[in-house]
Amino acid sequence: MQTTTDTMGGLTWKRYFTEDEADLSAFCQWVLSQEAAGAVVGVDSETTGLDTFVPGFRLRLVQFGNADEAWLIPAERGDAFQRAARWALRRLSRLVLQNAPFDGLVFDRHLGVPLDELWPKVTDTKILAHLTDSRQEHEGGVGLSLKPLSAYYVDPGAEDGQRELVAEFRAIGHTKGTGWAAIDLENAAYQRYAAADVVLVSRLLPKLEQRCSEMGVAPALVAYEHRIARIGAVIERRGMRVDVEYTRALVEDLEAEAERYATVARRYGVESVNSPKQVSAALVGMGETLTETTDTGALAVGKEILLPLADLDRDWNRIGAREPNKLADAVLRSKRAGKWATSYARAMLDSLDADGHIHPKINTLGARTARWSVSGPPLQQLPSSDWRIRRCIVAPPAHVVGAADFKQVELRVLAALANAKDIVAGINRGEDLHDFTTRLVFGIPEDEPVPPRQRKLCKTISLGKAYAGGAVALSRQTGLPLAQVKQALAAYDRALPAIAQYARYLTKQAQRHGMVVKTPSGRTLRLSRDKSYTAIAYLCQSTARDILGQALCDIEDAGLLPYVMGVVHDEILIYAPEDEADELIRRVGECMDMPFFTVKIESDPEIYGTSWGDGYKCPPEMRYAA
DNA sequence: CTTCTCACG
DNA sequence: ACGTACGTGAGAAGT
Repeated sequence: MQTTTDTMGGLTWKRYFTEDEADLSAFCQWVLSQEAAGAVVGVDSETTGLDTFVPGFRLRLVQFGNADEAWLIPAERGDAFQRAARWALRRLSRLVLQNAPFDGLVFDRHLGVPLDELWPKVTDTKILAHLTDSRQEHEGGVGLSLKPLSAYYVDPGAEDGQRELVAEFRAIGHTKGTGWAAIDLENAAYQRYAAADVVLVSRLLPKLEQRCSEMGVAPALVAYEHRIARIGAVIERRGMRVDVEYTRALVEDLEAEAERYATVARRYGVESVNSPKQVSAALVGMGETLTETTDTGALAVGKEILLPLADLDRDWNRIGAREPNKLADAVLRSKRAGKWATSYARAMLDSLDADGHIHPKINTLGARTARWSVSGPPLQQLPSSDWRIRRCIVAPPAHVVGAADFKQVELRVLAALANAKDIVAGINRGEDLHDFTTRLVFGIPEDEPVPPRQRKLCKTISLGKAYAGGAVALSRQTGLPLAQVKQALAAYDRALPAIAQYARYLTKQAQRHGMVVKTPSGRTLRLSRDKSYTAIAYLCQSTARDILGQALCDIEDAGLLPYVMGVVHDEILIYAPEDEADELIRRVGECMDMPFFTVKIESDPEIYGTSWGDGYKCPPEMRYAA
């Protein structure tokens, strides 16, 4: 046994690194003593990387500890060590982890401890931290990772041991990314870092629990968030099947397309289409006038600027208003194809597991509003205007992809919270929400059809209301003249005064209560300083997320969770056996249908086909009409 | 590491 | 007094 005393700031602890059977039996004795004392034991793991499902990934260390001690079990040194770690995880009845879904999936996949067995015993400090203050450090919050939380709640001297560790990685010729797999388990900085995490998480727990109780965070909300985290982990474990052959060909096509247009751009002196500096200089050199600037004063050359120069509208169709600028056109096309190839298609091939599945990382508290975020690859951001990227994701043999999405969930939430009786009544009668509001706003009689352009404008304004948008932003979004948008906004407020009234009320309440807004689920959301007007956006977004969470709980209770393969804010995706698909997606949709105060929340279930792309082969508005 | 751009709901 | 579009992840360039 290697026994060491570590210090960090004002903290001191004993570190035990087990080397043989005798050490492991000492460890087991320690586990039993903790269990007898009713202690909550801190748990963490060190691995070769973050790609839990990619071949080559290894579990290296499992750490257990409390406020003063840390035990390091080198799982990679063989079966005896793995058995001891597995036994401890099963034997202990109360565990605390920081970001438990990560370690939970590692233990599930690489140590033989099922997620469902571990979960009832787990408290995740990240969840508690999010419920007390969901802001990141750079947003003015305490932060949500272990080091800033420890520095704030435990000891200001709880420094980031990663700096020291990365220096060690460099010393052995590795980087921040590759060092985790290469570093010697005996390395003192590595062991100290590994030990610190379980000590810190153990010390953090009582502080966060106290903070939660001071703030009145309901235990039921804490339990609900832990359940959601487990559901997210189960979906992540299930993964999505990639059509590898198709995806490889798509990468090639997109890369060729990117290169073809990059060649065009080079003819105009732009060596790199991704360089705004080069693009703006070349466009100015061609005689184009660029007026928009970025935050730092440089000339902006984003899509919004380039599309009109290329004589293209938002859907990339020719406008016919001018001679297209060939450079603007080439830059737009090269950048788009390049991004799709790299960030989406190639990213899928780079994160395949042994069975041809990807397992995008799900963070069930990704956003300040508690919305989920998904990364590696970013499955919530795949292009929706084109089916080719989503086509990479396919159903297993004899299965199909199905989806059920909420119908205008954020707007329904807003209507209910604002007590907009007209809208609520319209929704509950089963009328089309946007048709209904368009009639109200523009005074279109029942016996006349709703003009599509007015419907679109009204839809945009409704969403703008939920996001606390103004005339300028909406004008930019729709491309309509500012005056027309202003007029429509005024008409909307006249026809549906409850919405504007509620936004004003929320803003005032937020200011009165120290820039916070409380959701119906009991979540306290802190707003950015000087942005009390965003209260409505936070409330709508966060409440819609909680409704999705409720639906997922109901889906699990109905035994349908094993079919769920993805979640995109307001839609739930499933893999279903062909012959049961209609029935299964209908049942998923039923779980999503629920009342929210006075308003009906409804879903739109459908079967796409053998690939996710099948749902995107004709434009969404065309499908809607069907 | 920051800035810019762009993909989604 | 007035008005403010919300929330993410990712890659490339530039410092």
